This record gives sequence, structure tokens and C-alpha cells, in this order.
Amino acid sequence: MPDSRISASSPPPPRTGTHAPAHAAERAYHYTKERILRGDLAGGELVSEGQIGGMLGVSRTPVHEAFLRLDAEHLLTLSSRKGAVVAPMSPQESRDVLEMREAIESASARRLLARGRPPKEALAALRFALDHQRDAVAADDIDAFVEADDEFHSVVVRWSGNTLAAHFFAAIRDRQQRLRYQLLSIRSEHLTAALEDHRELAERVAAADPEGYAAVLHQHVARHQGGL
Amino acid sequence: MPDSRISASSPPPPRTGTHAPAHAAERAYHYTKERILRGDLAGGELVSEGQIGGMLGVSRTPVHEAFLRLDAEHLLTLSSRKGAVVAPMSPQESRDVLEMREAIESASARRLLARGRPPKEALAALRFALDHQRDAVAADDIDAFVEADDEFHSVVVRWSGNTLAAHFFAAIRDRQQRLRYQLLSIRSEHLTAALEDHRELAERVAAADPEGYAAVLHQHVARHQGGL
DNA sequence: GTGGGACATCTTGCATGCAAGCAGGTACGC
DNA sequence: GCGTACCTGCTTGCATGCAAGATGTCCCAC
Repeated sequence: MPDSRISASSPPPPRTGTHAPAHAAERAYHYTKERILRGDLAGGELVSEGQIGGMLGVSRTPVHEAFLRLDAEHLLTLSSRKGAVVAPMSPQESRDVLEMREAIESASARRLLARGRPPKEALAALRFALDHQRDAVAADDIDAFVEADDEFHSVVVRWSGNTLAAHFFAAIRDRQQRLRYQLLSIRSEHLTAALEDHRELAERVAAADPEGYAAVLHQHVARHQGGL
Repeated sequence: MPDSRISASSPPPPRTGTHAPAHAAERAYHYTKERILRGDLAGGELVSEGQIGGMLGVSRTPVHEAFLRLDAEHLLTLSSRKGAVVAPMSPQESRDVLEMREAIESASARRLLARGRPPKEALAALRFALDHQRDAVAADDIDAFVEADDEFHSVVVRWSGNTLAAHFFAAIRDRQQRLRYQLLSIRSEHLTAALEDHRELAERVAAADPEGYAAVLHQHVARHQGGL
């Protein structure tokens, strides 16, 4: 149905708003991924390349590329000559994600602190993220808090120097974002407690105490199971 | 990497052997990946789609798809209108890989054993892998041992039921395979010691002792740092 | 020798055309 | 009513053509 000729009649493709990725494939990737993560495309739903391409005013080719990448991330399951199915969230998704997150972050803390005190810059980055979280709590801005929360945990992984860990952690973050959109269970009351946990974690980093970090993180993850 | 077009139904996911690559894109993917892992394509080397396509007698399109997947796995770095660069192995690659492997496998053991004794099938799978390793040691067959070694460690991850972990573990396995090809440092003498470690690990699983498993695994990984 | 522009040639990005697989509906024979 | 063949419209897989960015080179002015 929607050949790209339709795009000739319809003005420029709907602006996604946030940023303008130069390439069509990139645009299709981010657009589709966002829709999956936000839950606009529900798990189990069937999407076709032409459908997305029509919406963005591009041909099937770049959309096909986007689908391949999403398939590699297990957000989409390609089915030859039938279409692509949005990966359903397993009932254990939350548990799986939090478990991996804890495992990787703990390992990162151990590596970061293996040679004693961490670099000043890492500590500064932690403080920076903490400040953002404090401001977000004060403003009762959940989105900002989530962003700063992600940043905080990423700091440890990034500064561990393990690029593989950073790669995995990014994938985990996507999935967690998807969970957040689905559960919508973040409450303001949780933010203060989470911020306290983060302060504690930062202290363990400053004290070069990886096992303490792991212990606090375990509590932190357990406490916010599925919530943050 | 299993064919992601086939949606896995239940844990444990089906084992995928080396299957005939029906599709051109699949063929290009496996061919290129193998060449990278084996070191035929050295880190930093520039490869083009047309080059691979010419070798396989397919057009650029399926090769392009293969490159995209390899880029997502960080085995290839695409550079717009210049070509694709084979990802160089960082000097810390070995450490990164082993660290993640230990982190994920330990977490998997904890989850598998969180509710006491593991399922009979899991124990049987461990014994099966152990038998293979014993035979490989007897035959001094390093390739067979490596395969059985991978299988052994995968069993725990697979039976933990965390599909995300299984996904990561598969990616790690690829990178470890690449390291093996580069280092070529596996010696027959190591096999016996590794087999002993595995027996010990299997015992910890049978005893539903995740912390013991983690401890033995830590020793095991440290001992064979970069070697196996 | 050195700087710079034109050009040839490499590369990919994307649109498109065609073939073929898959699914749902329908008419037909019984 | 029921099974089967077929038809029609969906989907993707892949080859191909064209446009355009990146790079190297050659030549010429100075």
C-alpha cells in the first residue's frame, strides 16, 4: 500500500523532535527503538518494514537495517517473509535485568577499586551525578532523577575501563527503560531512599571498598526491585 | 551466535549446531565472523562489502546486513563511505572478557541454586560435558576440550533461566574464541587441571553451594588467565 | 619544493524492481 | 457441512542502479 510515492504527497517525515540523525537508517533505528521502549509497540505486535518506512518517508532498505539491529538487541524478532514481532517482555524480564545489572556493576566496582583509591575524575563524576539527583528530588522531577540515576551507575562501569561491560550495561539500560515505561511504578517517595543509597555507594567508592559497594548495591537493587 | 530469527520458547534454549546457511545474509555473516574470530582478518584491517560479496558470489546487500550485525557485536566498526574496520583487540581484551564471564557465570550459579538443589537435567548436562572433557583429555584433543569447556560453563548460565545472561554469555564466548585463536597458548598440561576445576564446580552445583561455586570459579579463571 | 584544484576511483546510502514465501479467504467438488 | 485447491494480497530476500562522500594522485602555477 504505502509506496514511498506517498511520501511525495506527504510533507517531510514526522520530526521525531529530539535530534536529527543524518542517516535514514539511523533515524529508523531510533524511531522504532523508542517506540518499542516506550511501549507504543506492544510485545507480540507485528510490524513491517514498509509500515515504518512509510511513516518516516524512507524506503524499506534503511528500515530493514534498523530491524536487523533491533533483532540483534533482542528487542525485535525477525520472521522471514512474515514480518517482525516486537519481543514480548518475559515475566522474568525485570529480574533478569536487575540481576545482570548488579553482577556487572559489582564486577566493575571490584575492578575500579582493585588498585586502591579510584581516580579523582571518577569521584568527581559520582558527585556530579549525586548533585543532579539531589536537584531532581528537590524538584520532584522523576525523569531527571532517572537520568541521573542511570548516569551514576554508569560512572562506575565506565571508569572500570572494561569496554565490554560498558557495552552490556548500555543494553541493560535500554531494557530497564522499557520496564520503567511499562511499570510506571516509580514513586516520589522512593527517590529519597534511592538517593541515600547512592550516597552510600559513592562513599564506598571513595573508601576503595568494593565488597562494601557490592553489598550496598545488592540491597539497593533488592529494595527497588522493578521500581527504579 | 544462534539464528535469532528462530524465537526460543523455553529455557533451556535449543542447542544450535553448525547448520547449513540457507540465506545469503546469514552466510555472509558467518563467513565474515569466522574470518575475524580466526584472525584471518586482523584487527585494524579494512574490509569492504564488495570484497566479501565477491568472494561469496552474492551482492553487496546481504553483506551489508552481515556487517551491521557484526558492528552491533563490536567485531567490526563501520565507517560511513570508507569501509569497515575490523575491531582491534585491546590489550585488556582478555581481562575484560574473563571478568565479565566470571561475573555472569557466578550470578547465574546464584540464581540457579537460589532455591536449593538444581534440576536433575542440569546436573545431567554437567556430567555430560564433563564426560566429553575427560574423553578430550584422554585423546589430547584440544579443540574438543575447548568445545566441551564452553558447553560446561554454558550449562549453568542456560539453566539459570536468565535469557539476557545467556545472550551476553554467547557474545563473550565469541570474543574468547577470538582470543584463543590469537594466543594459541592452550597446552595439554592445562587440560587436566581445568578438568579438575570443572569437577569441583559440578560438585558445588550438586551441593547447591553458589558461593562455593563462585570461589572455585574465581580461582579457575585466574589460573587460566588468557590460557583457556 | 610547495600549495591547490581537478579528477579518477574507491567506498557506502538508499530507492527500487522482481521473485518467492506465507496467510487468509473463497469457490468448488463431495 | 467439510476438505481442498487456488487466488489474492501481504510480507521479506536480494540484485541492481544511481548519487554522493572520502581519498589519493596528478598536474600546474608559483
